[in-house]
Amino acid sequence: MSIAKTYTPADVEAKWYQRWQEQGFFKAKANPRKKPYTVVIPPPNVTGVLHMGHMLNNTIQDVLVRRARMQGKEACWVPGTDHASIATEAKVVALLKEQGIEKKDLTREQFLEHAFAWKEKYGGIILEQLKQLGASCDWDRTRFTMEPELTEAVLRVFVDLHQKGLVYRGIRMVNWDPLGQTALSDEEVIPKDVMAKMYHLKYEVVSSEYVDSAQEQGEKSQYSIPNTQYLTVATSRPETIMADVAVAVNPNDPRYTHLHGAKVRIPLLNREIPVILDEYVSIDFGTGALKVTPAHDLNDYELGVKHNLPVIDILNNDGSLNEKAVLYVGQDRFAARRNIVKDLEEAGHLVKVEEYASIVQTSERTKAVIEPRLSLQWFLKMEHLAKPALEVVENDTVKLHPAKFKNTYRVWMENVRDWCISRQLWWGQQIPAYYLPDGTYVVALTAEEALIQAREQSGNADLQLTDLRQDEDVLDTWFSSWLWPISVFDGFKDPDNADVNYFYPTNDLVTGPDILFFWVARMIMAGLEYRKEVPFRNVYLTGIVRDAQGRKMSKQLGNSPDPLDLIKQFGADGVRTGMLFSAPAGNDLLYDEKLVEQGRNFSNKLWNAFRLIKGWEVDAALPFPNEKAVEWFSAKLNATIAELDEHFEKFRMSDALMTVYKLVWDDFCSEYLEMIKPAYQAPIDPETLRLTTVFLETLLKLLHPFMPFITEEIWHELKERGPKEYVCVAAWPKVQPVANSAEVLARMERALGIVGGVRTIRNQKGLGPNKPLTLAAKTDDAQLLTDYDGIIRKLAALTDVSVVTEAPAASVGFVAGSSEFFVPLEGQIDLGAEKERLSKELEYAQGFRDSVLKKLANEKFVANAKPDLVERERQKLADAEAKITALEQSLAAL
RNA sequence: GGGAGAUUAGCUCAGCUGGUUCAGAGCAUCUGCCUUACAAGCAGAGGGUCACUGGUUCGAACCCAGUAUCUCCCACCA
Repeated sequence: MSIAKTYTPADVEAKWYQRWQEQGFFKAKANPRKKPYTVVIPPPNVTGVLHMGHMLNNTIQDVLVRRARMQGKEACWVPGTDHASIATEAKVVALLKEQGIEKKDLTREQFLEHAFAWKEKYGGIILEQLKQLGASCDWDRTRFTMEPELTEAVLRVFVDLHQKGLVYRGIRMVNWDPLGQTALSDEEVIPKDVMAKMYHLKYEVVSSEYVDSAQEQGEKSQYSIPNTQYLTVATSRPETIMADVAVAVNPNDPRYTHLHGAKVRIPLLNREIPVILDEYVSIDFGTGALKVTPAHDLNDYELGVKHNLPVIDILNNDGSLNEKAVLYVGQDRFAARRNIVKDLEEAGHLVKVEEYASIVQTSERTKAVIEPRLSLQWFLKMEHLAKPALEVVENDTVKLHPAKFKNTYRVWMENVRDWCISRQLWWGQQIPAYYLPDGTYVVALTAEEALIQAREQSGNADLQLTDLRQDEDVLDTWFSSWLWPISVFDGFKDPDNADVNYFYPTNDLVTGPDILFFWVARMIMAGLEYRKEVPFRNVYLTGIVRDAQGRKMSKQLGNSPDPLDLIKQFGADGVRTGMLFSAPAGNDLLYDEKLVEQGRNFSNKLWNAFRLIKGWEVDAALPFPNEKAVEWFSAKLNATIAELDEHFEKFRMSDALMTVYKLVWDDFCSEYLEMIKPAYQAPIDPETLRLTTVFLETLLKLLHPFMPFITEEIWHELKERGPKEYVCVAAWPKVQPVANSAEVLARMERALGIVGGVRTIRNQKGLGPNKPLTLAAKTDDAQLLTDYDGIIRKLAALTDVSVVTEAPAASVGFVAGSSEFFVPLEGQIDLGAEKERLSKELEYAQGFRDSVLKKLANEKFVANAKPDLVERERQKLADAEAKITALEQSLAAL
């Protein structure tokens, strides 16, 4: 038979994925005899494509799910997509524009038709891509946040929250995205550091009550005496002066006491506005005078309310100036700014321009600069929902991994503000509020129900459906995704159905910290509000995938590899393990192709271990010579399984992978297989083959969650399997205690230490790996040499191992444990070098002994330290002294 | 401006309640090897004042205080 020397993933991956699906391994059904294990996918944007972040995130989920499945749980991973209202609508608008169609020329229905067509065409590509990664989702459960059932869930919740008095409508200063032309929630706004310009503008003072009080106290003032004819204000937004309704100064500012009660004239416009006094104004920032523009700044709005000022809104939805501005009407805000600066300068109103570091708020989705804007929006009160949601994280009912995110979570929850849930878009769930002709409104699940309510509310029994007008706005996307863990099991339509009762609460959620508030926190709120139970127990927060230089991956930089290309090149298993090698929870992953290369190499290593075993011929007559090797590997394997389980419990995925990686590569391949490997083309005894096959099968099981494809391939190539016998559903190995495990491991470690010593000498002396050598040991543990004789001779390529009392002449030595070993080497001995080596060794041992002595001589140590610790120190001292004696003798013998 | 976390080998990170294994792992580097499972490999080696300064303790990478640097989160100074 011949097996390919290198593993070629492309040949087998699609095959196994299909088989698993045919077998229905990924399907989950409520099964009272099994424990449920549930994960809901963070639904990717329906029109999105797979990027590296998805790869990391979904690999982690798949590892968790596959392991749970093998542990005999009813593993249920629910896939699906998100309608992503702003992002998708923006994409559709852009696409239509390319076709020469403007959104404003379409009706809502026509637009939605286009949007759904787009969704049908491109939607769900990402889910197909996930299959190539090996994601073991229950595809029959695939959901979409805007499908009819989930939309109904959203509407039900809206109606319910409205009935509870938690949803309200109000005029508030909201974050307006002039590009998306919609309001955004506070969480969708990203502050960006910029260098901005501060314009100092002169406003002419026009007051009859002018009193020059500043002049009198001028000498005492730390501030320069202002121009009495003008008041200078500092602003970063000169184009909004047309919306000014006042100029505010601090009442305690001595520079401006003469202006108390005065009026000033807006430049260019010449409209008069009052000077108001408010301690909100900082004396030492800017000029100490603040222009008040209630329509376009939150603080100004609050000042306006406090001082009873009018509101002048000079902006259109798209960020251009409207006729209320009088000047620059129709120009975009930034164009208007450029123009007005020029005009102000010409008119002599521009005193100076300063550069200063500032922050602009931008839209997370469209990147547009946010315009604070007063508008009528729907809000959800958060206080009632946030309180219990904070509590369950504080008391670890929901555990965040890593736990440091608890702090972030707490701060946000304690300061949470009401959630603006309306969006001025079409792609999404239209708000089920219906306006009556009299301007009042009702909220109901359907138009028909709304009509009944409306008739009652208005006392007008003749109202018709056509008299009602439904709110134009849709709900924030997150208003559907916060219900996801419940809605995917139809928990709103049918709150007592078998699925939701069985699979909810889910177990683990894997997502990025960037949506901790958007999504995670709100799911916890919804879960507690609607099921009285948290939606999940553990939240694993991944990092961001960056490039090797730590930059975020982006299309512009071109530093983001195509995940599907990577899978083609390195295999899904290689990519999965590559991503996981260096991805502790919460840490950013610096992606480097070397990582997936390492993953690919690991696949190949495993493949070749299989090739070796598969290639052996059996001779039934041979005795079993590998008791020590088998005993040791059993112990090692079981110790490692325990370690692995612990890593999983703590969600240390990288550590878990590294643990199996080393078990396979170092312990199994480098040590165990080398110990039992028959000579070239020699047959193997049946018992060793049987046991080794079992070992390999166990390793395949441990590896399967990480590397599903290659493990399944080898599983089936290794021997004939029953029709349902897949590693995918094999039982996860349990720790089986091995007698004297610690001692077995320790003794083999010492034996391997001897092997290492001989190999080091081979390397140092340039002897090559196979030159026959002998070994002489000065040791008080001759039994070790007897027990491990075969292993030591084989791995170190020795023809003979003997016990001696004196160092043989002309030999090179090394120390392992407290014993000394010698390799006789005719004519290759450098006496000087040997002396130097021994002296160094001796010096180190003496230093070590002295430090232990010092410790033991310290009365306080002996008195305060734990007794067994002191005992150990005494043992260390004895060992060190024995070693020193041996070294001194050897040195004297030279 | 407020808060949280971090700083350990060239890189990415472990290091649990201070005390065997306390200075580790993987990758990278260097030196030998095409030794018939694997050169996508084998064998071996060299890398660190545990950010800095003090303190507590018999004993500190670990506890405390301060300093520096970095990251993240929150925040309305025009």
